[in-house]
Amino acid sequence: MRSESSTGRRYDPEAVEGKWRQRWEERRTNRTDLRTADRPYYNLMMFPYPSAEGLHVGNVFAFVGSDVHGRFRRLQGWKVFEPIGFDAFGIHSENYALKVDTHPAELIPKNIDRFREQLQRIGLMLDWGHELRTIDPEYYAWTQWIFLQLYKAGLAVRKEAPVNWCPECKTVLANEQVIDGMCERHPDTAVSQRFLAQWFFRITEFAERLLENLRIIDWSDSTRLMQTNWIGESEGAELAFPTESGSDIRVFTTRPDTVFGATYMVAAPEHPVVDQLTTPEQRPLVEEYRRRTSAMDLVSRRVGEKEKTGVFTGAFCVNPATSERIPLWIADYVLMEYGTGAIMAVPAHDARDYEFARKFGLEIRQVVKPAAGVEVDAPAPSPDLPPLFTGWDGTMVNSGEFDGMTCADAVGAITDWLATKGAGMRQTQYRLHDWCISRQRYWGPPIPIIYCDACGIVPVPEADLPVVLPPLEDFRPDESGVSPLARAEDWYRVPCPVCGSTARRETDVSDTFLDSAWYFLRYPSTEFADRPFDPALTSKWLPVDSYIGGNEHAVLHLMYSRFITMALHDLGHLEFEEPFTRFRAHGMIVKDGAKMSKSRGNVVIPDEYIAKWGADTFRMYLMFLGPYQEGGDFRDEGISGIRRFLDKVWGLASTARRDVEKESPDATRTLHQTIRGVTEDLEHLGYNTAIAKLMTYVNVLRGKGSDEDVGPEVGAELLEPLVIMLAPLAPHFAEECWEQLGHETSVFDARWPAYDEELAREDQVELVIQVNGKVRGRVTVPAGIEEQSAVERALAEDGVRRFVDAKPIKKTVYVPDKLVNLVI
RNA sequence: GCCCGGGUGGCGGAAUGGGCAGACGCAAGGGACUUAAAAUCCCUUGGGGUGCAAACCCCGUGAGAGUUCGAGUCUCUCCCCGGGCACCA
Repeated sequence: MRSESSTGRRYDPEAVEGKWRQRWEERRTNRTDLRTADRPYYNLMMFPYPSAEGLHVGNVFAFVGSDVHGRFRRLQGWKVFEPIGFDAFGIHSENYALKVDTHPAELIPKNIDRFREQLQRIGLMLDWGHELRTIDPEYYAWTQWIFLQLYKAGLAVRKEAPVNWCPECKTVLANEQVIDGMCERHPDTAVSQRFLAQWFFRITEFAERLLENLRIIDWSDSTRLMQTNWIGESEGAELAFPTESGSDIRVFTTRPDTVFGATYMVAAPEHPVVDQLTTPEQRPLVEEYRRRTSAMDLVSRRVGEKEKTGVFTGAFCVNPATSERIPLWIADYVLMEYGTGAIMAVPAHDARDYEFARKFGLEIRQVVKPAAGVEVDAPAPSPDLPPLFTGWDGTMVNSGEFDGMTCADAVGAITDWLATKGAGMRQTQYRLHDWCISRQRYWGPPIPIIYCDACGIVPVPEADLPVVLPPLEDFRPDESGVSPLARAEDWYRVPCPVCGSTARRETDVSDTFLDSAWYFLRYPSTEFADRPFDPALTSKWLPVDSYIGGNEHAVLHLMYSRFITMALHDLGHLEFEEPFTRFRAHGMIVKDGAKMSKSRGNVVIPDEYIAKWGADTFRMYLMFLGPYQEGGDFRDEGISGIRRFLDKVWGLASTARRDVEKESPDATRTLHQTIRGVTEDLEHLGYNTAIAKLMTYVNVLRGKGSDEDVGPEVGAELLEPLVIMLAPLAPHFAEECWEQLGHETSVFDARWPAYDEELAREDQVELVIQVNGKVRGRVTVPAGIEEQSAVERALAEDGVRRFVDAKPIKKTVYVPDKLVNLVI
């Protein structure tokens, strides 16, 4: 009964995919009506930065994994919104434009066009009706609006800060662009430090909440852990050490219990107290040391395991616990930007202080005696010196009334005791720094601020947004350290919005991470020109239900997005304070076991593979080559297996029969087991194992691993669920098969198959028989067999009896429907 | 240095509320079809051994110890690879 059109028709991916791309567009299959949708599901993927190289296979891996999830949810009955956009501002784009000597305003839109074509070719369920680009004034008007909201709330502040300066690039670099003290782009050029006034977002205000919420949001553990470490909470105390001039030096310590062992103090070279306290005799040395350290860039100062250096200021402080005079030193191992910029040094119980004290001959006083059997960090170097011990497992010595107390008890006791003397208080310290958003660059949204001699800092009125980035022929940064926009005099010279006198615009642009910190808020509301995000739509669609992306953004993009969302929540603009309900980090793809790189010449270019194999095969192979959340190894040889699998399904679909009701209990059982397994796997992004289960099912349909003769003409009732389960992975292919099976509507309007526990159940199971834990035989028994009968069956086996012999059985272990273990 | 993740056949990888190690796929070998090749189909495939054979035995999840009737899975020590942080007091 085969029809002419279906027999002998081979699977031609190019034809199938072209047909369905067009039909999806005509039928608007992937457009979601955001207003009327009844079960909204916001499926977000990380929007790409449109590089000149085009879409990377890593992007495709990320997008496909997210798309499979979105399509799966849709088949489960959700109304899925899957938008896309382009993160098109930023230093990467600008540097590339400089390199090829083309203006970014000309270059970037071309890259975007190319990306759009590539994205369409992959078969993603994207709703192109909500595309956004961060470089469009309609978008960045609201990026600037967010800046203004934060400014009004006191969360955007201007302060002087050190920055990395590359003399070769003639510009400021982000910390991430400095490698071992050298410029990323000029490995022979050392980066130096400059002080510039810059805009900061006070993300540190939110440190505690950002940390706290990590416990309740459903995110990948790896991502949460990275954020936890990045925020870097430390509990301890802030203690005051009086100086001889009457003021205090405040220090943060996690070990207030060791305060009796603080034999000297160290301030960061930049610490303001150094100016006040340094004695005239020591001043030349101190000044010389400060010059040396400030000549170094920020990054190389941080390179660890450097030999300790420092100088004595000539000044003394008083240890509030012992009332002893202790010397004040400066050293670059103390960082101005952490804690208070000064420390109490307890050399016997801190590795850095120990090294420093030994080098400069400072007193090392033991105040913690390690508990019995606990190893010290470094043994005593000579009989007159104590060992280094940094652990908590010990008791106090040389600590007055606290002697004999454990460290754990002493921490609280000593802090409280100092607090009553007014010398300290409990304190939690965070490693997180405020977010510097100023960039002395061209390709970004101008920061909407005006400087007026009379009125000071004046925000641009919201009605005047956007502050449009002016076309600038020469957008190159120069050595002045100010933004290229400072050359656009017509643009930056404006009347003050308050007093009308001549004023000037801020010429820095904002960090590209600000563009991407709120784009997910914009997608549902792209149609509105008069508001950043519509309250009704936002309330309906956000927070994001599923966000999938790479862990390379764990601490930057994801942290900034959480911060912006939290700030907008506090300011009354959003109902929720966490933007992404569920986040999953995908793994990384390597090629033939090695990291992909241009120099290795092993970069997978998606277009080539799609041209050769088709998008569906490529998609499915990417999902098959390893566990999605761990990544995997891309090997060209592996793709053919997926193609062969699809060919087999194609064959089944084109010969399927509706007219015959054939009894196929084996196939039916496998089908229901497959539905159960695949559904569970897709829930937790177990794509590789889901595909393996589908393959197993197809093998059964084709008569493998079963005595049952199902094929070659398989009933449609066994095939339709297979086609639906395949649809998220190979959407064009599944549509074509679905049509082949006689359907006129999209397979994505079908419902995900339900499994029947009854039908999935095996009525015979194979019991493993062990003797003393070693497998000695197997018996097939009815499922649900009782222990006693199972043991009887086991003992009846020849192979088992041989090992049991006549020995008495001491014990039997029975795992229902799985195993019998006889212990003799 | 600290914090995570991971070491399983020739290869990618399955199997962790402890219970048949190697699912699924690739590659390889043998066979069928073909004038031939490709494609397709069938069989074999962790290592070693006993047996004419049906079968059976031993070893095996980075290394070593431990817990257990039973360990790839749990505990301890160590080695290697990948990622993050890195003088954070």
